[in-house]
Amino acid sequence: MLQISFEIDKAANILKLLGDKTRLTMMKLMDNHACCVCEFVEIFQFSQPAVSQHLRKLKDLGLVVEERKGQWIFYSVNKNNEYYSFIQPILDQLPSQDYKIKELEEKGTRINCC
Amino acid sequence: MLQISFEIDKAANILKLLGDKTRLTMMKLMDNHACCVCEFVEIFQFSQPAVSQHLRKLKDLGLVVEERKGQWIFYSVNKNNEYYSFIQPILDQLPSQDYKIKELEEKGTRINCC
DNA sequence: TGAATATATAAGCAAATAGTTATATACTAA
DNA sequence: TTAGTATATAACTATTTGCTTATATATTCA
Repeated sequence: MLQISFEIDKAANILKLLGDKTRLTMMKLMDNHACCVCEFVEIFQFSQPAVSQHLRKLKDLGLVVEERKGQWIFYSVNKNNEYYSFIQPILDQLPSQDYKIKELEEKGTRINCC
Repeated sequence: MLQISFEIDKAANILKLLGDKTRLTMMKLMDNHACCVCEFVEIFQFSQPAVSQHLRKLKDLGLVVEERKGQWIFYSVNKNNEYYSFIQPILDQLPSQDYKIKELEEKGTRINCC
C-alpha cells in the first residue's frame, strides 16, 4: 500500500518535471545526444543559470546523468534509471528535436570535444 | 516546423496536468471507471470545488469526457482523444488505484445510478 | 600564477498553481 | 413550487515555479 502510494507520487513528480516545454525538449534531445549547458543556453536563449536549474531538477530525480569532459559537463538521459521504462514511451512519441542540434552545427556552436 | 512546435507544446501541457498526484490518480481511476465528482470528493477529502477545478482542466484539454446521469455527472477518460495513445502507456504503468473504489463500496458511498 | 571559459548556487521577483469559502446553476422528488 | 442534492464558477490566498542578476567554483591555457 505504501509502495503503491510511493509509486504514484514518484510518477507524478516525474511527469511534473516533463510537463515543462523547456525540460521536455531537453529530455528529447538528451535521449539521443549528450548535451552541455552552453548548448542549451544557445538553443533556448535563456540565461545559463536557468538552464542549470532545469538540469539540476532532472538530475535530482535521477532522470539524467552528467559527465565532465574538460571544461564542459555533458548531460544525457539516464537509461539505467528504474523509471526509464516509464519515460521512454513518452519521449518516443515526441517529434524529433534534432533540427535544433543541426542549427547549432550550422552556427558552429555545437560542442564536440570527444 | 510549427506543427512540431505545437506538438511539443501540447505534450508538455498534457504532462503538466498529469504531473499532479490528485489528477494522475483521477485519470488512472477514470481509465477503468466512470466516476462522479462526489466520489472524488470522498476519495481525496478535498472540497467539491477543488475536484471540479481539476476535472475542468482535464476536460479543457480533451482528456476526459462528461456524461450527465440524473443529478450526477460522470467523468471518464476520453479514449477517442487524438492524444490518448500518448497518455495510455503512462496510465498503464501506474499501479491500480481500484482499491480506492473498493473503499467507497465498503463505506457505501459508491454511486451506481445506472 | 592569472585570465578566460563553463557551470553551479544564492537571492529575489512575477506569474502560475492548487487549495479554500461563498455563491450560482441544474436536477430530483415531495 | 419548494427543499435537498450535485456540480460549476468566482474571488481570494499561500505556495510553487521559472526566470532574472550577482556571485562562487572549477577547468583550461598562456
